[in-house]
Amino acid sequence: MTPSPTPTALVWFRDDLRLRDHPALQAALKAGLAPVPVYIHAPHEEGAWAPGAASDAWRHRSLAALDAELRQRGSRLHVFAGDSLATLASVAASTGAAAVFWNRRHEPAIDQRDTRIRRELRQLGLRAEAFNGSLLFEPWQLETRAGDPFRVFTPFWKAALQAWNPPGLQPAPDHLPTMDPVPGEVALDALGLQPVPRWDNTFWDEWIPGEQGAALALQAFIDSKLHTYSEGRDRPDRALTSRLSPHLHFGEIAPWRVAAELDAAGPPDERAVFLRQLGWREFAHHVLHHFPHTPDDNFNPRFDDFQWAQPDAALLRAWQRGNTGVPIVDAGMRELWTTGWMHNRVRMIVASFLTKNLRIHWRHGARWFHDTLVDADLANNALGWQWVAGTGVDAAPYFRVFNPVLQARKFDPQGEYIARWVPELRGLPARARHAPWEAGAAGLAATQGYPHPIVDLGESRNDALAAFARLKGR
DNA sequence: CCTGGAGTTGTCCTA
DNA sequence: TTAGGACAACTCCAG
Repeated sequence: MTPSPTPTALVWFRDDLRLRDHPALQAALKAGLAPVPVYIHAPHEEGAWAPGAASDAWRHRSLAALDAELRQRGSRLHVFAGDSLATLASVAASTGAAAVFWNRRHEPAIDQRDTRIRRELRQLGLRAEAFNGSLLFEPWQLETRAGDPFRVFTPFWKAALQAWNPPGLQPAPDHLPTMDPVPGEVALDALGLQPVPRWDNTFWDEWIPGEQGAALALQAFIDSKLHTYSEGRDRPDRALTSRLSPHLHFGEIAPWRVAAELDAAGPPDERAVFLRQLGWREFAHHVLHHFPHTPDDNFNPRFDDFQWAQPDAALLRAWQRGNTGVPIVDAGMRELWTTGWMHNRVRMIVASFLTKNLRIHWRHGARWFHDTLVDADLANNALGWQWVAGTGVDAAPYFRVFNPVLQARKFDPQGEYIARWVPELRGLPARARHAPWEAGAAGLAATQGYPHPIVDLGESRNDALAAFARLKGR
């Protein structure tokens, strides 16, 4: 093997699949070390919340995009599978690396693993350092005056805006050194990230994974959606949200670049509303860091005694596959199944339906979302589900039960979103699409076997409120 | 330590 | 048809 002309540093890519604004990569370059881009497939190290199938499908394409970007610059991605620490140590040895740099991930299991890896690498005599690559604020950076973690969003975000100091923007390097193959490398295709059979084909009409796709999504948002964002974001029948969530999850774009490009565009009040959504992402990571059990357990222990419905696989299955007979719910669940994504307003509606009308534990919903969303993110998922269920930090009050018919009439007034995802209802007039059971015999005849609601909305709402009331007495 | 204002995204009933 | 209050207190957080 030819020795490299300059000492090298491993740049360990994880959920930071980009070349711009990449602190770990910049650190290597700044130290005068030749970066060796490394990716290690090690799902067994991620505990109970290893990436789901949709997430893997996205990751495959995002890694391929990153590899292409690297090749354009003379480098490439070195892919491995197996134990992360052992791989880093052996790749460092075979490339003569002096250092290993990476950007932090904040999931509890990963955080623990990485702390151990850093210690071990240092004991091997390597420089090992982690950087912030994914957040505007590290989870420990903001605290209340009393020195506690925030439990309420608004004061958290106020403190964030006060402390606002995002990093400057860094272009991607023009050129990167070429490396010889490293022993133990495998092909990206060998990782098994792509589904078999290829049920993900329907995803890619909607998405372009990778740094370029992220930049395009941001540009499209700024050009044509930002100016009506505060209203438009609630309309699943229009594509007026940013659709940046998977790009942000995989670190194909840095949040501070999103914020910076936003700064140069759009009405200030619309910008602020969107920025607040980035704020929720920050808040979710803050909460997960300080309360690491919240992906699995109620944040509010009062709910530990709550009487969820008896497990019913058929009901859960009907929800998962969009066969509940409640049109807006089924539309959302089918959109998720078909595209790996669901509009945020509809996420709230289907989550409320699962946890309140079906009274199924939020954990089952969180698990399904984790496995099926291309933007599956432990922090956001835990916060969102506990928020809807009423068990979480700064959560919705328990008596807030979404009425899926009213929600559909309000946010999908013509029933266009429903018609797109529930073809059985296309033959009905708009108003009947929201609640086909009210359409009478003629209407029902046109619904082509679409099921009757699996639960009575009014009755189940009252049952949920009663269950909550029983909790109060304890 | 005390005080007071505030808290992402709703729904239903009543007047 | 529409507007207002109830729903349930509780806890967070700043001053």
